[in-house]
Amino acid sequence: MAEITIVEIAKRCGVGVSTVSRALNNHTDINPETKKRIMEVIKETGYIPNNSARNLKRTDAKCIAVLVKGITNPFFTPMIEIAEAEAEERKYALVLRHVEAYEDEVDVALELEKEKRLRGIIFMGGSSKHSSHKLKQLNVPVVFATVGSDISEKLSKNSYSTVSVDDKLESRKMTEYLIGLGHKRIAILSEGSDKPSIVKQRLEGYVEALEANGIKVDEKLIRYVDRRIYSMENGYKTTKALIDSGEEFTALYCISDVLAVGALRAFADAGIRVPEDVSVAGFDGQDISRFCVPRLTTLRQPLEDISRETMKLIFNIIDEESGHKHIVFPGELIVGESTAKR
Amino acid sequence: MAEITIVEIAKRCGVGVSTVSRALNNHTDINPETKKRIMEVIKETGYIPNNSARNLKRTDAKCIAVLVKGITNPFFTPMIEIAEAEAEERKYALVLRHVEAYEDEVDVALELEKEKRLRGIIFMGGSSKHSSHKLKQLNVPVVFATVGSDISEKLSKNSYSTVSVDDKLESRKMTEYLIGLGHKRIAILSEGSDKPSIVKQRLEGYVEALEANGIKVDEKLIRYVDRRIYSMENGYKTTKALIDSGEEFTALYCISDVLAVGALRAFADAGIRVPEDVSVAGFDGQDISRFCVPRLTTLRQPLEDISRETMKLIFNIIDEESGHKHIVFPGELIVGESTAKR
DNA sequence: CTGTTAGCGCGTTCAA
DNA sequence: TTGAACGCGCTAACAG
Repeated sequence: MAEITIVEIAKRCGVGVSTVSRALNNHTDINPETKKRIMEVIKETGYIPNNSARNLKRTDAKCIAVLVKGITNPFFTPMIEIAEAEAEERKYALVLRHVEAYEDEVDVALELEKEKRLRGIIFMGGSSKHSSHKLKQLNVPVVFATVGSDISEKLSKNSYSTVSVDDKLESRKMTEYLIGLGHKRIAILSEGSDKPSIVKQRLEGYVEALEANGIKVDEKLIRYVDRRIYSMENGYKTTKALIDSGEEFTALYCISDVLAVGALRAFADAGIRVPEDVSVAGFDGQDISRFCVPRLTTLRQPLEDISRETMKLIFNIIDEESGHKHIVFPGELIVGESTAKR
Repeated sequence: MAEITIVEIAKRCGVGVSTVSRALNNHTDINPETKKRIMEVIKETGYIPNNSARNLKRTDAKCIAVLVKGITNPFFTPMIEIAEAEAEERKYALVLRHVEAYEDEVDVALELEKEKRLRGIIFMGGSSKHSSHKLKQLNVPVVFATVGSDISEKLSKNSYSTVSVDDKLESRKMTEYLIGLGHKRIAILSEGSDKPSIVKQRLEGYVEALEANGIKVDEKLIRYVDRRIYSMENGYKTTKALIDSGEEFTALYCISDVLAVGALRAFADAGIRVPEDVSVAGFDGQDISRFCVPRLTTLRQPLEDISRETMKLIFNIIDEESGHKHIVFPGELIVGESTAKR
């Protein structure tokens, strides 16, 4: 089937291609009747403009890109929804792209910027360190959402924004809460990778809290899940291994709620009661933390606020009403039913 | 900053643009040394080819699109992962696009087909009915994954494929399992929308099972969640309303696991024991069903098989080794801890 | 093996 | 208000 193009439409209407183009792009300088006739033919023929060709030419195009590391991660769902709503309100198109675990999100952004006419780029999740070299090549404002403020050592903080919680601090808060309950042998489920990441910071917060409270860090209580930190299966397996190891502990702090849910199940299977025998804490404050049995004690990230602020910020920067900023939201310790005094 | 193009690279290397193009696209008819030199310059300059321009020209481009209704839904995660792996193995690029709830997935596909050079389109989720008119405009093979076989009344079944479970049948299976346990007052959590959908079919299966077993369908036991069927909150609220209504029932069947998790929490809050006081069943067989407490009785969809078969099928159709097919996988009733004899 | 050149489909001049 | 012509950046065909 021969692809139908703008030329074909122009022919059928007996007008020039530019007139069709004008009709398509809601230009004002066109006779309403001509436009109406053209639109009718377009509908009849089912003609759809080729976006690649448009992107090639177009200069304006209000479009911002959201790059999500692991878009299938439910963690970002509420953030994405808000971002979409805010973009729509501003009449901006939103390109949502997921980034594979093995891909470099900045590379993807670079490519996207060439392909579309972007006005701004938002990164959700992903690495907390990036090469200043690459980052500099991005010609439009960049905001990191949920990723802390030390993205690049070399790059001036004036050249990018961040909106997030202070992961290390919040993690320390959670650990100190557990310590406050009287726990001394606190195990942690973290991630094995040694790439700099949010997760790394949470682990650091844990270590800091212990040390600040005169509790010796026991390597045997630090357990690393295999790759994915948003897998219940991983939480289950790693917790089971911890239990089977015979290591003594009275609390388990998981650096994600999803891991914690797996942990709860592992304890249930082992006949270990939560919180009577062991306390379990999560991190993130995802939906599941409010609906699992028992409810999880967790550290809620204000994702809605983060997302809303991110959008506001990027629009402000685009409109040059503001420079780059680094906004830190406080997390909220939510005490559920999964932790108790020792 | 002046965008750097292929012409610029050609100049700097002292070669023609087509040579650069050849280097870029891994053509064989190019001197390895020339290629090496070009690639070096490309790296130095940070040049990135413009995808829009490429799409405009390229004729081959092995690319298939996956359109997911509600990509943030964890339900599709395992399917997407498999699809990506299979595509990579075949050296196909995979374009993943999420479709908003209010968008028509076929419209999005139409647009995408114009923009990229697609070889095939896969729909995951979404409506189970589509206008034959629009569907016909898609020039490449279309496969619906997880959506049953009656996509369009007018369209020949030879013009599209489906890979799914028989939602009505499996739903009936689950309902009959509950009936077999001795339950007669079986409530159901379904979706309110009256658009034809998978969910609708599950509700029909429930009704069929009751009627086939001489149990009168009680409208008061059919509860509709507000919009999203993958929201624990919705499951919780709707179950709570059901409990508060004082309606008597001994089992609750939720048409998604996520709803069921919310239901479990609602019962826990009401001091109603599962499964001693009431049985709870889900549908889908998502991860959470294996990790919640108690484990859910659910109807597992073989998502991995569905996804793998979908990919195999679409490649076969593209290679003209096969025509369109309608593959139905059996679901698997997984008996958890959430259901018991009445 | 390489360079030149003709479009891909569209938006945007510019002149009418 | 409209149409003709140009070129966005690239790939592919062709000629060398």
